[in-house]
Amino acid sequence: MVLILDNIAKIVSLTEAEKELFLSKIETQPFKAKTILHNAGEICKHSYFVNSGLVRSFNINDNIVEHVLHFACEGWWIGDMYSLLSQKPGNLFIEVMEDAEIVLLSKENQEQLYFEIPKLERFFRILTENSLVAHQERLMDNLSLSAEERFDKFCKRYPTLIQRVPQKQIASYIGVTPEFFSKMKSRMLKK
Amino acid sequence: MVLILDNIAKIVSLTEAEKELFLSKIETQPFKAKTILHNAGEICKHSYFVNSGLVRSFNINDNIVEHVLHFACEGWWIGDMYSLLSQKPGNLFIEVMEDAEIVLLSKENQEQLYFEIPKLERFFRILTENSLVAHQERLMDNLSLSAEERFDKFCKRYPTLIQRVPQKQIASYIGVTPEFFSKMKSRMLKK
DNA sequence: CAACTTTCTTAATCTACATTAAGTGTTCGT
DNA sequence: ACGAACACTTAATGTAGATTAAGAAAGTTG
Repeated sequence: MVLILDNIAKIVSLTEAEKELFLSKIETQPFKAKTILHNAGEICKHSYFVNSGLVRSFNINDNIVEHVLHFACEGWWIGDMYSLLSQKPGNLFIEVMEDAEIVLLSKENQEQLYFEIPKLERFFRILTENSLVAHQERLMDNLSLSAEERFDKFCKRYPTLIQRVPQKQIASYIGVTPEFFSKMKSRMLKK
Repeated sequence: MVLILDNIAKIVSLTEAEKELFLSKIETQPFKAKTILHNAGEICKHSYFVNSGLVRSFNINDNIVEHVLHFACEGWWIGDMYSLLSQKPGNLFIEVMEDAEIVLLSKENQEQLYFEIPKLERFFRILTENSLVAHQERLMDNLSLSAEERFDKFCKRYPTLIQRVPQKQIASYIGVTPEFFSKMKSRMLKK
């Protein structure tokens, strides 16, 4: 059972030969918690797919404050899209939060695969479309909802993450300080 | 000269026959300012490409407050991605702000074109990737920058829009009230 | 061009959330 | 098992930006 093939199969169906070809282009590696897969300021060479464990992407602004862009657990893709596409230094760090097994797909191999298996271009198109829709919604939520409402949505959308992710990182994801988040949480419990 | 072909040519190159085929699948129409191209609650059937004029997408939350997701002027695509992809009712309105000429590409035709001209699937993949990167950056900006900084970025990125878009809509785009925006602007001028 | 609507401004007041600081668990490496 | 990071809490104070309200400009329409 290869999780990433299941992930693809949800959107496009590959022949056995295509699966073989695809598998020959990827590399699977274990990583310890706290490993940095990609550093801000560097050029991103891979897309990452999480087989097991937990990974996040975040940036750090001038004030040494982290902002979480994304969490990824089993069955999710993660990367620094900007850097990967432009091949310029990005702003994101990608860090392993729990010991993980991760599939690496290099940019070159990904582009080769687009030619060799056009269905994979479709797969990544659809993946990107879904990600775009999710980002648009999150953006609108940040413009129009209160911190409490954003937290509610987070809980509904990622129920399994709440147990696994340190609270301060959830705070960062929804866009408040850990102190305010703590206060808000106890306020919400009282209801 | 067909603007939308230039737009495509920046990313993939089509043969004359492919251009013909593509043109046969689209429809170009004039619209008056204030026309609503797509209403929240309805299912979006088209992608829109702006030949001339100005268009915006926005939602309206419970409090009757509008939030601008996107502006599109000459050479830009716009739509309700969520509704278009899921074929479910969306939250976005799409409104013509200045008399416009707009290219309509129906969802069915778009999907047919993916089969008939795989290069167009590449084109839309790349378009979507770029849009995703832009949304990720805007999201991080909303999490980490002040209103003033977000306005600075808006000015640098969309210098031509500043003259054309009512100030209250820019306020909405960067995520502040028109009143605060007005105050902030006069404060910035004093420097 | 007058009546109306919409946009922009100014100013007072209010509040959601940030900042600072201090204290209390918890985890973890050695 | 120990100290050192690290994560979470609580509370006092500060502030960016919201809200409310009113008037001035500007644009639109008959």
